[in-house]
Amino acid sequence: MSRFYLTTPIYYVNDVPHAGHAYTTIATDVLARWYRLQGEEVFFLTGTDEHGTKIAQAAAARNRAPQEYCDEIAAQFQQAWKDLRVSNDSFIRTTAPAHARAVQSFLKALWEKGVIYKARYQGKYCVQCERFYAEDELIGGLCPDHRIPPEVQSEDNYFFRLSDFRETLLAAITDENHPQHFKIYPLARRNEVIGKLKQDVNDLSISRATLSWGIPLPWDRSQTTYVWVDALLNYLTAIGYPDDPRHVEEWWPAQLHLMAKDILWFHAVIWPALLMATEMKLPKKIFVHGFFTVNGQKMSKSMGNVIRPADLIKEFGVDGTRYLLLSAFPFGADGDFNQDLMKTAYNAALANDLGNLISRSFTMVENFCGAKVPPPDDKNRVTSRVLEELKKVRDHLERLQFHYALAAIIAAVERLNGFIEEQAPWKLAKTAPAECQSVLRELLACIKMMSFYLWPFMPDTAHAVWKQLGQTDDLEAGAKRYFVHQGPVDLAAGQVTQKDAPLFPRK
RNA sequence: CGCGGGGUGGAGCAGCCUGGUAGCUCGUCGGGCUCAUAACCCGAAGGUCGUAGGUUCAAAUCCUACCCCCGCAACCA
Repeated sequence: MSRFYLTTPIYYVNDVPHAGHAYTTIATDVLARWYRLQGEEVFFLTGTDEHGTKIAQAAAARNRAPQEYCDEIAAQFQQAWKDLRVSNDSFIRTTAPAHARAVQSFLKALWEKGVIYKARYQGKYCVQCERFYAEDELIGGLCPDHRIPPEVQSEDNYFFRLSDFRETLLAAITDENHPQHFKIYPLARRNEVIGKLKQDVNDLSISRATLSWGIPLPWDRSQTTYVWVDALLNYLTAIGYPDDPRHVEEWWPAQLHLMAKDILWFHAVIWPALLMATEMKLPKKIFVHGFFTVNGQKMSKSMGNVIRPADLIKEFGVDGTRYLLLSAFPFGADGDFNQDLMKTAYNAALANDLGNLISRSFTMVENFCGAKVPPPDDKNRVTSRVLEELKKVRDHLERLQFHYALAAIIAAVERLNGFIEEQAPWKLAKTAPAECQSVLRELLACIKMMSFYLWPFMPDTAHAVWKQLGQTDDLEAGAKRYFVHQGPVDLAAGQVTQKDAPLFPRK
């Protein structure tokens, strides 16, 4: 038994949940569910990032108080995850009072370590945006958003000596024997970070004088904590830092942070540096996935092509959505979601292969076995071939290759469809009834075994199959016994099966 | 010299790190089956792996140059 703490990023509440958020979150959920079945103690964290100028602006634009606005959007995220069967153990919000206190406590620790200094920051400031822009962010010297020339302004900020950690970070990333070694995947992303670290690292301004919607610095309340520092600390504050050191001790360091590639630098450099500065352990692994386009175009509000999780659920169901998002392209790479291809994939893998397998199987058990599970006879005509595919799921998930893991499950389904074809139970029913029973018995046992593997990816489907098998006990407990204790797929003879409507109606 | 991703049979992709018969899904064609969601199963056709060089006994895979597409400003995983 070991502990497995894994996280999604906390999502910025300037927008309601979209398919991108769902992508990261579902992927993390699959892992959380998988490791729970393997007997690990899992803590799965997600949440919302609620401070910053943009949030204040978004609230103002809707004529709402910031907190009220945040409450509303945060609720939408929680609802979306509930709808998608996301099994997070906790949901952190950065406007929670406990988080704010914990952030201040961490900042105080930094301050006492002497890694913070005050300096005058001068930069180009867009009055409309109420923020500074770096030179290379400007387009033709103008604010990219408002197309107006920024003013040169300066303010006093507190800086974190990020540059002091450059060497140690490089060593921690590249040297497997380094005491603070952590991994970044895929390797291309790791190389990117290494490349940047080798160039130059500036100290990080961790406070703002002009921002009000945020957490005040404990030693200078005229300054507000930079939102990224505020946000990153969620991974610690959510497990009880600093008030519950025991709980922190139990769960920290995180085994895995998942995220999209845009926020890699914050997680691979700034976050570890902050932890080093306070002499805390570093997360073990960072996995970065890509961005996707929709029908070849970038998903954007202005294009009007933003996909909402609810739309996908409406079209393909919860499990259809979970399957389609994770199977569309390799996790880690950029990819495209094409409506037509999604429909094709849904029909091929879920309706024709998996759904139809379940449907035809239970119809035959009803017709040829009186809707009862036949007695076991230890025949292995297809079981080992099915298992051969299913066992690949483990390796693929270790590497976060969700699309391969799902492909392995579908391959198992195809083997069962082939088995049915080759045995032709409908013929055996007439010529050799005992043999027919035996074949269907093996089929059902394989289906039960498959439901164990299905559960992390498509929990509703797994339960639906479970129910059709006539199982009355707990699926998760059964799956855990199977995985942890290498228990048998004990399927009681005589159990009454319950054929139900197609799992995945064709589109 | 800003950074990065990609160009593989009709479509969408994997393989490239760790060179050695080019794989998957869909589509097409032919056959089988009838338990099943006009679903399932078997077989076939179809690719000089963007271009040009190089390294090698051997390159989709390594190196160099070039061409083309797409992200990297905003909402945003």
